[in-house]
Amino acid sequence: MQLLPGFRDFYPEDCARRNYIIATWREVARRYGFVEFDGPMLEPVELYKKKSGGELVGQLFDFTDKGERHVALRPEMTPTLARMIIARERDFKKPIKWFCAPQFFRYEKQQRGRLREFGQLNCDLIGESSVAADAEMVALAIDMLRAFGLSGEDFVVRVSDRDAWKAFLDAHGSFDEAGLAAFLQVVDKMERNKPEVTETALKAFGISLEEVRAFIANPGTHFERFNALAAELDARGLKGFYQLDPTIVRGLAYYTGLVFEVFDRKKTLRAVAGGGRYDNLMSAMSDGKVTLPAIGFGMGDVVLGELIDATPAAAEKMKTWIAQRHAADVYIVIANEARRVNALGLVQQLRGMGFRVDYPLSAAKVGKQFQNAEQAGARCAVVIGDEWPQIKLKTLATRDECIVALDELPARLDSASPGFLVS
RNA sequence: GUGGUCGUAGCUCAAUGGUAGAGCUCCAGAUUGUGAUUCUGGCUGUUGCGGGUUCGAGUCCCGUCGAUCACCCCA
Repeated sequence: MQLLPGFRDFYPEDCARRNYIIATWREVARRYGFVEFDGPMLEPVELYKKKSGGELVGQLFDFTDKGERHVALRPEMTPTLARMIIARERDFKKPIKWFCAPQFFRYEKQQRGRLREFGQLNCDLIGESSVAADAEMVALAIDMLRAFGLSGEDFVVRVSDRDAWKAFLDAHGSFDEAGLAAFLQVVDKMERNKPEVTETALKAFGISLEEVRAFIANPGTHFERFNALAAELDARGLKGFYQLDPTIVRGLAYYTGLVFEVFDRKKTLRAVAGGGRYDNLMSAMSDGKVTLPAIGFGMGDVVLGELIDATPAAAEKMKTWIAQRHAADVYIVIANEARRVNALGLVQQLRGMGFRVDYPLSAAKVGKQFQNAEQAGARCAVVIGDEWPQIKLKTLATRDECIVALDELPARLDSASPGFLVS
């Protein structure tokens, strides 16, 4: 049996990685005062059609259920979030700061950094339109990555502003929203396409490639919002983690102002995170009943995992976290099978105290048991045998061992400290 | 969705069209109350799947499934 293309099995080592990533996301999001929410994994297809106008439907993981409902596995969180906010908008103090880190799905041919099933952090700040909110979100994205042991040497946030491009376009003629979206598509692809291709595409707007290049080369006067954002980020000591990059516009139509994407400095991976302002989405999805400005970003687990692997300091940090979390505290060595009943009592007692305890389920040689203790990452071994009612306590790292009375054992173990063995 | 490359043991990979192999891992023993190293022994294959060419196919051809890279797209 093969697994479905683009889906993953999570063996314990994979699960540990995912747990580490999600736990770190949670910790940093909470540091910023964000609270966790979640929604259904399956939604009516209409939810996604309403927002995107059907363009994305081809990439939806959709099917018809037994009740003849056309449903889709969620490809992103924003529509669900918008529905939830709109339904109970008055119940929440503004600004609303929510995050979630669930699984998403899309039906696309998989390739490096992109699967059909993936985990993604979503952070959204709703009900605040100031540049302070923009700065808060960019700072959050930066601190998220720093929490993984990544530095300004490893990644950079490229920031842009769709409003600046809108002003640029307005100066060259009269265009509707669709025109702006089409124009931004051209800008988005400039970096990848040949100049002639861009030149041709720009003719539809009566704009020359030179004009666009001149705008990008001298953006200072057009990106006032960015300058205010930069001042806020510098005040936090985050200079060096971001840069203005007018060519970043993001693919989605609903972005309105600030947009940003996070890339690895070596530029060998696809975007690690991306987001921006979507001030009109709540209104559009509620037919004007709810009007709330919003800004959010997403961060995928697949690319982030690749960046961590490619960055020694980050990889080491992850390894340490996983090792600490999975190691046993105590391994009970049963040297004399006649004492197994006593060992079981001790196992239960220590587990009741909160220690992570392992022991052999069937008779095994002492040497084998110590080997198992080592592999379990146990910090100490308790040998139960002919010394009973005394036991032998051994610190595995130092190989020191001593004989102690059974009642003394709990006092020799201190679960509060990592090096809990009291000598 | 389009195109290139690749599918051999649990993993990494060999094998001119001629008997499917090695290293690592794993398991056991050397070592019946102590972890490393070492040594010895042992397990695992419809060569992704299905056809075709051939006396003979892991090898060549076609199809298919999967992986991977690029394009498309990117929530």
